[in-house]
Amino acid sequence: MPELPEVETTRRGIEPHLTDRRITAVTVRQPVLRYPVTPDLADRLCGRRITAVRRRAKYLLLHAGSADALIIHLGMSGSLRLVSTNTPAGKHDHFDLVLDSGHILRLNDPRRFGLVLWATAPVEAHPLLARLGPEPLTEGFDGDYLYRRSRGRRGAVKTFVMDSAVVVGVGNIYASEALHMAGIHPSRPAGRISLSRYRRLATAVQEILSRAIEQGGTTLRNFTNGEGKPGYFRQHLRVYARAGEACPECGEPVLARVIGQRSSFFCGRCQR
DNA sequence: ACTGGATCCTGACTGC
DNA sequence: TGCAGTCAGGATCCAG
Repeated sequence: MPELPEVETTRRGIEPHLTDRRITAVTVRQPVLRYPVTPDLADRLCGRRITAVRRRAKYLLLHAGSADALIIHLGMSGSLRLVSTNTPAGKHDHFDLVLDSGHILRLNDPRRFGLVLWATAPVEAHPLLARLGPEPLTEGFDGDYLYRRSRGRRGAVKTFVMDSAVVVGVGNIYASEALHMAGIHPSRPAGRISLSRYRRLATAVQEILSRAIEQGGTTLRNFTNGEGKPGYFRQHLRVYARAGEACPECGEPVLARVIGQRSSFFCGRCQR
């Protein structure tokens, strides 16, 4: 479900409801997620106030008065919602953070590819975070960087930009969209693309992600922003999930093809 | 160091 | 209606 815009949308949605609130209880209904939920979370969190809600890549980081953090990842199907304390838990509601405001931060994740883990400071050194590439919307990410990192790589450029060791947050939807905007064929070997084209790609990635965040993310099935509202970027998708429809640039039918085990959408005429 | 493939899990949808 | 098969917004691990 969530790529960077959806996770950032979630972060923005929940942050004002969490900051300065005291945690009164922690409920784990299903400890078997991608990794086992850290035991004893209640001991670490109860009675403490939430001081920051950060994001790194697609990971949400909740701080409660220290540099240690609770890491939450939504996987493919996860979502976080704020509900009132008396809301009964439904199917796949695996984790609750009960607040003194009368609200609960509730994690729902049907496929259970998400995770809830405690990370001691420095959080950046946690194994899940240590090897991540730069954030696409901050300094350190540009076409020169992509060009440098791509030399010698023979795999498809789409797989390359989705590699979180290269740049974080670019998932299957926005990879297709950014490559279309940049006019680059998704199957082209990453190491055989010029610097000027990587500059276009870097700009495209940033534009697509920024616009998607402005629209509250993309809702394909059931993504919501923490207050139960969907994202509105779906209508702006130009090629993703539009196989057979006319390319908005040239009118040729959009093609679908599996690249790196992921479905990919592109225009065979605009993208070379 | 890079690459392709298998893998975790449930639900929605398609075609018979 | 039922059932089997396919696919899904992620990311790690493994063998080669």
